[in-house]
Amino acid sequence: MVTQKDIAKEVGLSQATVSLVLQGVTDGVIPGTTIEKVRKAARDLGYRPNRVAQALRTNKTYTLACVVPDITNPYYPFLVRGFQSLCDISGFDVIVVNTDGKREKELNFLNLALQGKVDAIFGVFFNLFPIDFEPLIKKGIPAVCLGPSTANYPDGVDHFFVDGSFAANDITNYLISLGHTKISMIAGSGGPQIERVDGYKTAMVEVGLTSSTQLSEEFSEQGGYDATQQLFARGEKPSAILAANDLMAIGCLRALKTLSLCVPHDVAVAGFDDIPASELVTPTLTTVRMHQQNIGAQAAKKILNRLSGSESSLWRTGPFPYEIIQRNST
Amino acid sequence: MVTQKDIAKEVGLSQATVSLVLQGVTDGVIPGTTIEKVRKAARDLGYRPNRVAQALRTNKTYTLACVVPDITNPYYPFLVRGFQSLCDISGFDVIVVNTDGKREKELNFLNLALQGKVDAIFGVFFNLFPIDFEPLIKKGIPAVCLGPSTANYPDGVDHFFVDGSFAANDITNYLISLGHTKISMIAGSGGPQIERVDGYKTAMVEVGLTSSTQLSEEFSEQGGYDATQQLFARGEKPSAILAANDLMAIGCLRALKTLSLCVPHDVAVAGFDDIPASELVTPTLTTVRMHQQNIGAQAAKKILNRLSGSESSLWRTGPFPYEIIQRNST
DNA sequence: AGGTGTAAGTTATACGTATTAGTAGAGTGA
DNA sequence: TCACTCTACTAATACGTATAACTTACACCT
Repeated sequence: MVTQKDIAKEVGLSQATVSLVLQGVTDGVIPGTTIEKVRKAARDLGYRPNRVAQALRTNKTYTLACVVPDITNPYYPFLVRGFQSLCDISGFDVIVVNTDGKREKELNFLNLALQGKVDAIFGVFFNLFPIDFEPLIKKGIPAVCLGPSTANYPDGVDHFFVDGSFAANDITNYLISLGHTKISMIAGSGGPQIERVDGYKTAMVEVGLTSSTQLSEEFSEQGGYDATQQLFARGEKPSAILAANDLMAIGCLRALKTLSLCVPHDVAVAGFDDIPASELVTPTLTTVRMHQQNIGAQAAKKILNRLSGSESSLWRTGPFPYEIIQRNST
Repeated sequence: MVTQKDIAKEVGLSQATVSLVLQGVTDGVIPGTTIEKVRKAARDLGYRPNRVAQALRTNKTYTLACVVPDITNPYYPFLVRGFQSLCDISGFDVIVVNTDGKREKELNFLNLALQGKVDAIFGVFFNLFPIDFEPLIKKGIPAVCLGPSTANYPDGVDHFFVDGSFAANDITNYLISLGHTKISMIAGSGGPQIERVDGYKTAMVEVGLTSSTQLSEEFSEQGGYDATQQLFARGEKPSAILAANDLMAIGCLRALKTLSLCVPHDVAVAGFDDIPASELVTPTLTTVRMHQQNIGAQAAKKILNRLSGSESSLWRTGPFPYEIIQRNST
């Protein structure tokens, strides 16, 4: 490994001088000839700065953590990519980790920051309590959490939110405006879905309709399939089904096919997130677009600003905009 | 920040002793009472080892890089997750980066290892030459590259491959066995697709059929749509279309719909990769399953073995198995 | 008494860099 | 000639940890 010391020996200067030159801290104090000499030697010897040593010295790793439940869930790659896009530009690398929604893992990955492995954290957490963030806050480590608007994060961590309740309210009203009166909702348990269920329920109540919800273990395609089957097995005959996310909605479509029900003629279906697959299924899926990539980018921006000290505003950011995307399933 | 020095002061021992205790290097030399005293102090003070300092000292970062073209391409999340699954268990974190297939970025990310930021690299590279890996090899940094079987990686870097040529050959023969004689292929330019095109061509030649290929800029859904449109605009009337990957196949389905052609009745369609969406589109897509998650896991295993020195075998690993998944598009 | 052995540590150093404080020598002005 | 400034550096230290080499005090044996 070639170090600054090697360069120093090569050109007959001290390591300190080499360091100054390579950082460009030359303040007009170091003559051009010396600068060139050092740069040339660095190039010739194939010098690469040791990032770990730099990190130890400066206490900046130029690495961020991005914590998601599961990168194979199609919602998250876009969130991650959006986050990375700005990080890339600023020279930050991103450690991506999967929690599977497990509290134990979520806690574990907060440690990445506490152990100085990353400078800040962006994540989607399902099972953390405000107190879990105290060590981070005490050390002044920026953290941006994307979660339901009702989540209760302490001051000192940024809380990003989309108002899932409003969104659910809106899309329920949209279904109602299409003439549906028997609307059921299917959802997984836990996660950000609670808020969506709430929005659905209040929308129904507001217009005097009765709500009906079917929960399933997972918020996956299979979960959507199961919940739909259970719904009909229970004797419900909805004319519209609202799924807590697109994966579940797609599972719902599959279940309806096995039940010989035609979408949207017999039953209308709508979801949340606007994952790419929602445009590819038949019929194409009506859904709520959340602009994940944009949210990821905003999170990166917030973190980078906090790191550079140029951010001092409030700790809640949002609600982020959403749009109802009308397609053929309704 | 609480350091070993703080603990040492607290319990009246030297930093060295604290270090020994916390690592468990007690060799029966350090009495149980001391061990407990140190551990207790560490807990009480909220000590967290500084990973950066450890990394500098031991020259091990416990971080790996995973380099993919684009995490939002549905092929890659599974590869990444498979890779991470084993890394997690061994306590390695994974930096995920996107190259967009650009040589410049691919080179850039090799630097992560040269700068000591990661211990090893796993990646899919489109535009690197053997010589680009020389610095890595010289430093003895493990690298696993997933690429076409024809790629030419130097000894010293692991070359993982699926035989895309065989796979393309097989699925072409499958289409032929269904009675198709006019089979066209659509593909993006660059990347691992060349091999698939080759396999298709040789399969056609072997049975005396003429091949016809339509290239497009991107290997995306839009690329598949465009290529299909161009194919028909050119006057070709294939009875089957083989797409270089599932995204393109799905774009192809969309294009055929606008051309009022029915799949599989008028035109059969097949793809590669078995991304989740291929089971969700209508008709469901016949494709070649590549077991990305398994490949990712194998890559992690190889890297971890190389890092622990328990791997000395050959540098080529594969071909990995694939399967033709018959669905409704053929 | 002298030597050996062992328990329980400590001292010192290194990893590669950034940064502060300092210094030798040349030049300038009065 | 002396004080002063400026140029072009260098010396020293710190970041937090790991680890090889050393030390001390005591017990035991012959």
